[in-house]
Amino acid sequence: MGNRIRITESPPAAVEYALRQLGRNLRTARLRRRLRIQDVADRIGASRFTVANLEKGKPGASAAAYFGALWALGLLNQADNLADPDRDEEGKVLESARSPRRASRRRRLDNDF
Amino acid sequence: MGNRIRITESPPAAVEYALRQLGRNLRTARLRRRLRIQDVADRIGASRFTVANLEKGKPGASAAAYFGALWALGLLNQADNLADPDRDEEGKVLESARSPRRASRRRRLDNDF
DNA sequence: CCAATATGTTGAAATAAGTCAACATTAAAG
DNA sequence: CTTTAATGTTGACTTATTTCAACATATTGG
Repeated sequence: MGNRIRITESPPAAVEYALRQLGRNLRTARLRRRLRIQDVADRIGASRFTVANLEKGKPGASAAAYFGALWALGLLNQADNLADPDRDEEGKVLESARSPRRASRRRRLDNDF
Repeated sequence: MGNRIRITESPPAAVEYALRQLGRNLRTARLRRRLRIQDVADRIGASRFTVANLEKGKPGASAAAYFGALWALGLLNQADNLADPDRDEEGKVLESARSPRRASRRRRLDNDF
């Protein structure tokens, strides 16, 4: 039913902040390269309105648009290690010997909110 | 008019790859923490279908959903330096003394495709 | 300053994202 | 092996995202 997802309509402060920061960074990178919003839009096949929204950190914009903007600016490589298991120290600790393919409820740690 | 944005329907290979990798990493991190797809969904206020799509690297999913999943797993901090101007060596070089607020076409470098 | 143009704003229309129900499949626990 | 539960799949439905036109604003270059 396309009900809006809560994190899109009112994200946790940390998510909102991270996206606004990313938007600001995208704008800085674009201006340094002397590109217009329209130039980035052309490169990723979006409208200038969408790119403008990315630079505002709009939560609802697609991941493809954000990653595309990074790509258009030659910055996509910085996304390569996002959530990289090798860098997930907490995850490594939590992981017991075996890596299950499904998360069983019975054995699960009580991490709940 | 809601015409689909090209980068969402058929992203550049690099973007598609980066998103698929991110999706795999999210799944690995979730399983290490013994969380069900539904657990992550609950935390970010989305359906299990959306979270499943994130783990598949679906390009059209919202940035809020991806960042929210990172947040739910305690990994959002890894997104902090995305496109950080301080780390944008190429951008630093391109930037002349002044940081313009708009990208003027006349002075612009011919970086176009 | 003036002219040119990049960016902001608004509202309407179209499409894709998100949801859900129901059922199938598959892994885990005992 | 059996039971239980997590995840996959499909299609219908709802709404947010995206687009566009038109105009306003503001910055830049000359």
